[in-house]
Amino acid sequence: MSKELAKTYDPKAIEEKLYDKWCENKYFHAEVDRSRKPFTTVMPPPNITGKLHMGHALDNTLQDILIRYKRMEGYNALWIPGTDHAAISTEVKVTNQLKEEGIDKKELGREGFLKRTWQWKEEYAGTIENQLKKLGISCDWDRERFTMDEGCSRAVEEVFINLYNKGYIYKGSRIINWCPKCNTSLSDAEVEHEDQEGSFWHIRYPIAGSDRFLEIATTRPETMLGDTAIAVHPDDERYKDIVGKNAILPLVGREIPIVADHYVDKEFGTGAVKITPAHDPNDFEVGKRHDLPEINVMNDDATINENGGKYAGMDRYEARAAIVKELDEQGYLVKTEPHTHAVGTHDRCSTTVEPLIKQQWFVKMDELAKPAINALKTGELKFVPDRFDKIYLHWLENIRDWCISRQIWWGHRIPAYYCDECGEFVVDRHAPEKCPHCGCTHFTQDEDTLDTWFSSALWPFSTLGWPDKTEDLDYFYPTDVLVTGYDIIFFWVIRMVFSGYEHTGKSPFHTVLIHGLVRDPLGRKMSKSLGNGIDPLDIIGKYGADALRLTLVTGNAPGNDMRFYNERVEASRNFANKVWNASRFILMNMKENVVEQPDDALLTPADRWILSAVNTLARDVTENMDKYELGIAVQKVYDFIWDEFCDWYVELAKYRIYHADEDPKAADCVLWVLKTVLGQALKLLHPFMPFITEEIYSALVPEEESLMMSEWPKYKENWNFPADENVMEHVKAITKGIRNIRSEMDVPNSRKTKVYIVCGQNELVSGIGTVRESVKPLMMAGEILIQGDKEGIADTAVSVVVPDASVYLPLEDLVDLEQEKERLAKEETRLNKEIRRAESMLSNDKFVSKAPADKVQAERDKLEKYTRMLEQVKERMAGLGK
RNA sequence: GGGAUCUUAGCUCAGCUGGGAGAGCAUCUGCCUUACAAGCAGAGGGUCAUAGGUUCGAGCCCUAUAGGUCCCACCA
Repeated sequence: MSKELAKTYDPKAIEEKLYDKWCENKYFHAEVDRSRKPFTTVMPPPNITGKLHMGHALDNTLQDILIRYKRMEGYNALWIPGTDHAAISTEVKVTNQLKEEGIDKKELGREGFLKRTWQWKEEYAGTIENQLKKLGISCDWDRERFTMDEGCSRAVEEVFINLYNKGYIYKGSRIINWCPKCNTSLSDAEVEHEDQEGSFWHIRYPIAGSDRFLEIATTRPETMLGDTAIAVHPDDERYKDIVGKNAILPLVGREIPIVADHYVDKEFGTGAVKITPAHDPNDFEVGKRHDLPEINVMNDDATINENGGKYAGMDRYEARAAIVKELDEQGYLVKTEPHTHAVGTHDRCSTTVEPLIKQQWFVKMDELAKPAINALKTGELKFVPDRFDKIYLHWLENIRDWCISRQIWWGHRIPAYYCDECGEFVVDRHAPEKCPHCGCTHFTQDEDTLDTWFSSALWPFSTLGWPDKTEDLDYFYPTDVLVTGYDIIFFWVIRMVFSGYEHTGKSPFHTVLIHGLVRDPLGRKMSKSLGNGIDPLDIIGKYGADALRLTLVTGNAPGNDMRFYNERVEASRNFANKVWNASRFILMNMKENVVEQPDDALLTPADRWILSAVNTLARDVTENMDKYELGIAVQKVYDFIWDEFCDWYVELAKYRIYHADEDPKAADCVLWVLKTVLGQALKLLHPFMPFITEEIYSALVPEEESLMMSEWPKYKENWNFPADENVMEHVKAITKGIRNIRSEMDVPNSRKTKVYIVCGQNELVSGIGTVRESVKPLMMAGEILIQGDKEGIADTAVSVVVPDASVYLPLEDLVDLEQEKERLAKEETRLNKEIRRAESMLSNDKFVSKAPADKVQAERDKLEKYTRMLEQVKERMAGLGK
């Protein structure tokens, strides 16, 4: 920042330059340093599927605020960045890209496809890194990681082998969610349920050996091809006599048993349910209980397979229509009702998933979940805000085994090796020399890869060197805070916590700071399909990174969604400009840059007031930061800088600056205060707006290396000046009163008046007297006379009543006496109301006896204050009445 | 079906452990006052969704109701 400054703040001119400087000086880099306490956080790794969106900007802004704050507080602050390979999502993207080039993924083969995907990764990881840098975030780029890099992959193998050896990972044939489009299994968390309009088909099945029928209702008639039973409730009187008999499956002709099971709801549908163990998770369970055969009638692409007889080869929906038609023709269809029901869809491609029985790898969850549940109860882990406790606990307490194998190529390949001879497998880092079962020496690795969250679950420790016992791990782990959106608590947070306990014995962090979604101006989720996404880079280009950051953190409580619109960014940009200009004013006047601390005797009440105010601010803001109330913290800094510092103190400072020739010492003194208070304020603002604050600070305090590496302000007892705060509160009240009246009476600013301040309190008189000249322009006063009585004040003067003083403005010709009386009458009414209020509270014995002493005293003080003011008003009215 | 959350100024939202309702934007009135018109000064505008309860005292705590949003869930 040079002395010749532009009138408006231009972020482009400084952001890149400063970021480069920070990087060159390794300010973001952290090394083990046993003499200091670490503060560690890991970045939720963005998916390499594309560019960053506003949610990433929010997530990373919050982390950067915390990490910059802690760094300034003296912690050895480490923030590890990285990206996630995002298995299925990326595979889908690359597959589509290939398709556009007319290439089929299968032609390319596994190896070719992976090569291509690594190219994709390089490109997008680079884009993401650049975007993050534009935001100004201070993560340690030397430690940037990727979930599929060597270290993370080693951690994944280690974990898989450990869990397998402990019996937590098993391979089994179970019913899983299958995406027929992506051709892979999915975990429960990846299935989204959405209500769809469907039909409820009532079908009658003949009962074998009789002429009776049993009516069932289904939303998926095509699965009847795989029916192996009908279930009714054991207590259902309607069906008691037929339990144990067989029904004949229409169209197919197979005889299937009628069983009794508590799963059935008597009240729903017909009270009889067709059981298809191979295509429904509930039916699967019922099938297990009754030892029913499982008949899979579907191929991986959701067409009917050879078990479907003449329907084989049809798509599932084609088959549904054909079956319904035929049932109807043959008289089995009783009726069709419209019915809305929840359909599971794949969260990445929105295709309706099929429950299918398949051989997959699973993690047994019940034991692993226990320490994660306990973590909240012991306080080792906490959510901010704590309402997310329930969501976390509910999920963990109802957790089912985690299907971790995926039938895709992009990801960590499962470290299981099958003997080419006997088919038995071995779980290890490498294929064994010899098969322990048959002695064969040829093996084939499992074709499947792992769920993408399997590797991100290890992120807090795999990025610090685990499974090796590294110094980094020992020093920086467990990390401190994890910042993330509520939408990935299930996917990620929970899995990190139980993985942390299982593999390191500790919770990977003590606090999870949850934020909400960034929505569009209409409150809709930003999405590609709606085209309502706002690119963070566009906003940064237009308004600057600081403005974007301030917008994302202002007026938002943890865990709540926010709407993003340009007017808010403009307001932030305006604030940046305000800070810029106030600083410009101060720097312009600090001719030599060297400003010595003045003798205390030179400090005026205004100086001590603003020092006191910034001191209190530092204490309050620190408190808010420690409670993760970042929005409140920045609001306080904003208000201080704009309302207190700029609108009052800088204005008050002008007199001494402009009269430096007459009193250079006073000018130096006020410049020191300006510089000092601005410096403190810049520090407090820095975590939120790093660029502009660093730029100004480097000009303001050139002897210091960097604001971001400077010390966070601490509350100082010797900067506590309550008496001066009192004086300045009066000055402000008087000034506002005068402005108010002048505005009401349309007095032009150019017309200066005399201002009489009548006050009996010596401290106030001398305090106000000291700042008299500084205050004159603010009061638009030609002269300020401070006196003990009304001597020499015209009866027609307009008056302003403040608690310990009366102020008179002789406005002569402008005064309308009737109007003035009216104004005073209004004031009298107001004061009477206040007095009655205080009196009624104080006459309430219960209030006086039960309320805290300081609250009672506060009411007494108010009563006294308003009584005095009322006396002044009455006296004034009496004077006017003459 | 279960749970969470929201309902505060025209709009978007803050309001931390209960102690006289706030901000930004918008509106209205004056001002280009030598840091800033992306600014300065002033003003208007709220039965804090509704009904009860606890309390000396409720926007804040409890209960119910209405409406909105979201999450979870195996009623075919």
